[in-house]
Amino acid sequence: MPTSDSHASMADVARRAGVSVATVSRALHGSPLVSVETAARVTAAAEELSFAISRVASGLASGRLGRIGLLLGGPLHGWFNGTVIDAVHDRLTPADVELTIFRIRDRAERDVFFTRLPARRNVDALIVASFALTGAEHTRLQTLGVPLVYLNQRVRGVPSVAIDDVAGARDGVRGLLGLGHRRIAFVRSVQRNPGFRYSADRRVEGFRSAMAEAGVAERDQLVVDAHDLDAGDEVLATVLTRSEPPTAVAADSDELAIGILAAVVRAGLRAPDDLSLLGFDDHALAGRLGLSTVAQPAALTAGEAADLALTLAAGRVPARRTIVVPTRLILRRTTGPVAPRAAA
Amino acid sequence: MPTSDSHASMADVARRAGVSVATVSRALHGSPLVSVETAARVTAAAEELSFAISRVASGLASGRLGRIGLLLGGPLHGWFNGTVIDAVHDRLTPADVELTIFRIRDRAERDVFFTRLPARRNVDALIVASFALTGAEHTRLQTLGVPLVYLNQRVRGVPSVAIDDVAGARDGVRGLLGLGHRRIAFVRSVQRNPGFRYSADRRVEGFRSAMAEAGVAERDQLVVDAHDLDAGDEVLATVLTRSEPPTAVAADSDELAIGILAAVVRAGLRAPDDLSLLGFDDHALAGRLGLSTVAQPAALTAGEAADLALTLAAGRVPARRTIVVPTRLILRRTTGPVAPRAAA
DNA sequence: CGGTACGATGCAAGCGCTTGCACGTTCAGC
DNA sequence: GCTGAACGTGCAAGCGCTTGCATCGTACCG
Repeated sequence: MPTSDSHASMADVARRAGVSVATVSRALHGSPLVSVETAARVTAAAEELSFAISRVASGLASGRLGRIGLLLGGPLHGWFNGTVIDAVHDRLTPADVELTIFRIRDRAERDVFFTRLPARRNVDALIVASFALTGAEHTRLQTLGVPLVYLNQRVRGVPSVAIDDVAGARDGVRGLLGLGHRRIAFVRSVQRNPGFRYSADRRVEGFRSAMAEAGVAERDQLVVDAHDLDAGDEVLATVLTRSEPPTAVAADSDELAIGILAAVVRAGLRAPDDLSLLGFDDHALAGRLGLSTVAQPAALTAGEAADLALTLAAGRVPARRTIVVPTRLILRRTTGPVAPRAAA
Repeated sequence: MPTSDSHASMADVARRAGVSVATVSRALHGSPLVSVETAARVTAAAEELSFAISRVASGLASGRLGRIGLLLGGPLHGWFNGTVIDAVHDRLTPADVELTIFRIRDRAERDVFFTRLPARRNVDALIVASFALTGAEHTRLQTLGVPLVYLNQRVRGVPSVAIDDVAGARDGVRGLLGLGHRRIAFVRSVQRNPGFRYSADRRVEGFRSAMAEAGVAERDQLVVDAHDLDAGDEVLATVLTRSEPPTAVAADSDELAIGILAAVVRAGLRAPDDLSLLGFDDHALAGRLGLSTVAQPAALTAGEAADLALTLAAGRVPARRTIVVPTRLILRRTTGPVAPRAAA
């Protein structure tokens, strides 16, 4: 009988099964040292008492916490972060490892995080999702004393899983070039809190590279900054009021592209007839809206990162410490050949 | 000096500050029993060693884990769940409480969760976010032995924070009625995994109530099921091929409404000229797309739930155990008066 | 100037597990 | 039948904190 009010402890299970606490522990962990019959008896007793191992006690005794941390910047309700949490959680669950979220909202929280290191002694591994760490921060993280896995950020010597932002953007822009577009604008989202978006600049780089490849002079490579995901109208105006307006716009994220798409519709224009539009990510809504995009398999990337973290947390050596996940250009209904600028 | 390889422990800090471990503990927790000078010395020593209290040891000794669980159904990358995670995390951080995510994907995971109770002895409180629990599941959760807070689900006797789905939908439909619409269709999303969406049926109820109020017979209250968030085209076809097609469509979520909006545009129609469209939620993209909607302040709701959980976890008695958060009808550009069915 | 009270600190007993080691049993091999 | 594996189980020492209680000064009171 468990002590009336509180939870059943391992001692309660042991008593009920008529064995020692040590045996209960071993049985519940599936140790081969325990005979099948005993194990069965223990399992039954545990079930009857609704016993669940206390992770806290287990962690203290074993040194393994059974918990992996996920460090994220920016809002968690965006498509990318949400997908990452989802995918990481899914990989962790079968391994019976829990997921603790660490989120940094702004400069201040960021400083606090790296000073106080709340994850210290508290997770078996930490996944750091796409934000641009400074060298000092990176160094500081090392003192955590747990394995680190970087997600969509590559740092020499640190295990990481990432897409190739440069190549992805390059492929996307090449796609537009292949449709005959030459005047292409690239819209980059500039965050209020710098350093939280690692990918933007690299995507610009891909754009430039594709454009240069096609012989477009650097001064004709139009890059527009969007200071807000809602800046669709603004961006559209900036772009269309040029003397020679672009025939295609590529945005560094779908969320941004969707805003621009809405602005296009609102302006009484049509994509792709009046303007081709390309996003980046393959946001859940992109397909629904027919938005062409450079798809990044975020769930896959995050899943790989989780696997890597699990491997490292267990003290095993991963097969590969650096994984690059491919992107894929998906042309839907917002992109088309440049020519037929007749419709209205 | 901390033991070379491993982390500094409280003993290391104690040694460095020239006090006992007990004093370090008290000092670091801001106990008034410690003199200011000693406290300062301890804090300094801790800082020099980058010491962080081991939650695991602290939890075992004190019985307070410093961790709150969040149980979610369905995909985490959707707007609602993302917003909830965000908001809960933000309330927990100042209280120095961590957030652990429990997510249930399908029937199987659901059964495992309620059988094995992984949250047992592992969190100080559990927030259960909008999914329809069966009575048995609810009962089972009680055996967790920790305070429960329900988010967007109301169960007698359990602390909860929720919007009034019925009233929200009713207000929304009233808005459409006020614009002159009489033939209104309500689109309900039916999940593949039943029981994960608590709100859908109650929103239908609100729709019926408003329609009845306006004198529309029950058989003329058109409710359409969408089996997928991508079912926009399908839904639109179903609706428009009726002998007397509705002039307005209300969906039980913005994500669904956005899909329908896309289908409308794709069909060469226009909202609101050809069809008024109303969503529910006020998804981040709704504003960007000009979608009219019944806004639910999910961040606020989740924040309140987190506060409630913190209060209960600390053993304090909350001022209110049941909180209802108001919704608000926001009419943007996809809704309009019924009359001018002339445009093309 | 002794007694008392109080503020500051240390002692030590856990919290509920894990795990190295010791201790039977049982059984095969010789 | 005796020895030694091999197997299954229990003992007990922690893991690194928290916290009730004892202790020690010091200040204050009469």
